[in-house]
Amino acid sequence: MTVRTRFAPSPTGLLHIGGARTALYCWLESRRRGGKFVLRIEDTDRERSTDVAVQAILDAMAWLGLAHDEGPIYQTARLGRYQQVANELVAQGKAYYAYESREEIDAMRAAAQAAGDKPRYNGYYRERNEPLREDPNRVIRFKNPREGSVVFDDKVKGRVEWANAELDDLVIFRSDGWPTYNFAVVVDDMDMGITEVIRGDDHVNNTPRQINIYHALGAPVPQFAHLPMILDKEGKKLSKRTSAVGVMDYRELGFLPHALLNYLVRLGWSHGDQEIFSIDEMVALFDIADVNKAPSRFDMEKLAWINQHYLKTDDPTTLVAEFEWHLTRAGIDVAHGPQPLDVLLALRDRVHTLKEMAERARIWYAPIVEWDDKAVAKHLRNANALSVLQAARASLAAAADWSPAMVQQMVQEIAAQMELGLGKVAQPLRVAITGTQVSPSIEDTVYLAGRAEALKRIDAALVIAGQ
RNA sequence: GCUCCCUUCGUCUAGUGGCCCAGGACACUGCCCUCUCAAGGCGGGAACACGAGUUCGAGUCUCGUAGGGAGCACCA
Repeated sequence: MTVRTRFAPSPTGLLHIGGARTALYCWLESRRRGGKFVLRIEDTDRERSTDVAVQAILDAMAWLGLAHDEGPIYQTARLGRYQQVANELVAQGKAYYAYESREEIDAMRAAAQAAGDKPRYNGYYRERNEPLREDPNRVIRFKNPREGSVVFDDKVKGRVEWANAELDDLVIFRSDGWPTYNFAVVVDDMDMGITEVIRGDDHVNNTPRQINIYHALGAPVPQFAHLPMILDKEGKKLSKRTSAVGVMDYRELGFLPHALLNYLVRLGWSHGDQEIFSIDEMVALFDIADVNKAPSRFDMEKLAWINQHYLKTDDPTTLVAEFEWHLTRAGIDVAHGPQPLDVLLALRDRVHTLKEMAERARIWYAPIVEWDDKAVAKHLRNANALSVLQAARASLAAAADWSPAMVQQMVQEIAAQMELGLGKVAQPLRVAITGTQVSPSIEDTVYLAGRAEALKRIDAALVIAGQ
């Protein structure tokens, strides 16, 4: 039997980090085992589902590179099928109509809780066999077994056992004519031949009742794997209030999709001491059965480290497009200034994100807006600065070519001629070009400015140094 | 309240009864390198929640305690 996994988000918001990891694991598991990955949109909640959210999820999946083999399949397109299956269940006496109002059910739950039990339905209509009638409160409830227990071997949680006495007769069809989640997933997973259900562990408690529905339908029960939650830095539930939660927020923050994927695959899973995984390695090595049971915290600093790793080791030409996206976003006009590829090369092991890289690139695309006082005081207004800058200006103006190597050689020559350390030459030049005392190597810093702009800035610095 | 689940350095984790007075990574930190900042190299501090038990021997097995989480919807 071929392995089939599915990712089934409900389009009520962004694709968040937890969902992205679930999708990754589903994708990885299907890839490694030569199976299929199905994308299903669970949009039966007509109140909260939106087309915008559907598109946001699709965009995020595409950015991450998690391509589905089938779908997207929309649950709203399958209403007839759910009705058909529910009717069969009723006809077979495995489900029944119930007519309680919300108030009556609330009272029922309150009574159960007062008796020290968990709030649940008391099964009033279970054996009444009342004739079908029109009623605004009419729902269909599943006849859950009352005896025995449900046992399943979860691939990450291990063996889970649940007494049927703990379960009540859940609603499978609402009074508004739409199926409920617990019913629709089972029908879908059955129809789509899903063999591995990988999802968040907030669903563990739903699994026993879903298994009972599989049994009632005479369908094979898939394997389950329930993933622990991803918490924020404080160990609390991830929320917009405290952290970036949407996958696309991470794009804006300057992270690479591969870095996010690599971080996510290591969150709750490992392969010995290995930290860095190419996509192919993930596919070859990942096994859902090796995922940890405990929840883990999201650590932005480790993500940043991984991101920098890819920034400095990936083929730079594959990174340029994403870098230009960030430059544009930072309001930088790439048409006037150095090649983005050269800038990327100069900055890639000095920053953790592309966003930071774009911000630091500004110095070569736009004029100096503000001189750093300390930098000026320390490196421009000292005994040697004036003569160093004059020598550099003359040399740069006369240079036969314009390259980092030329700048490098010039700096060394001036240092030798004036009997100064390299720092005494490079720092005044750096401040002249950037207005600050921090930038990439002096040869890159000057080279990237371009000859005309470099001379212009040195002239301006000469004025300041002479004051 | 009830049911289920979880617990190794600050964080992510290795560890499937002796190889562990617990290994790696991020973060922190010392030194080296050095034109600044990084990157890189070499070091350092830092954890088996607690208590019983099983065993010659327990981070690893059992039970309990404490702490944390999830679910108990006509939401997914």
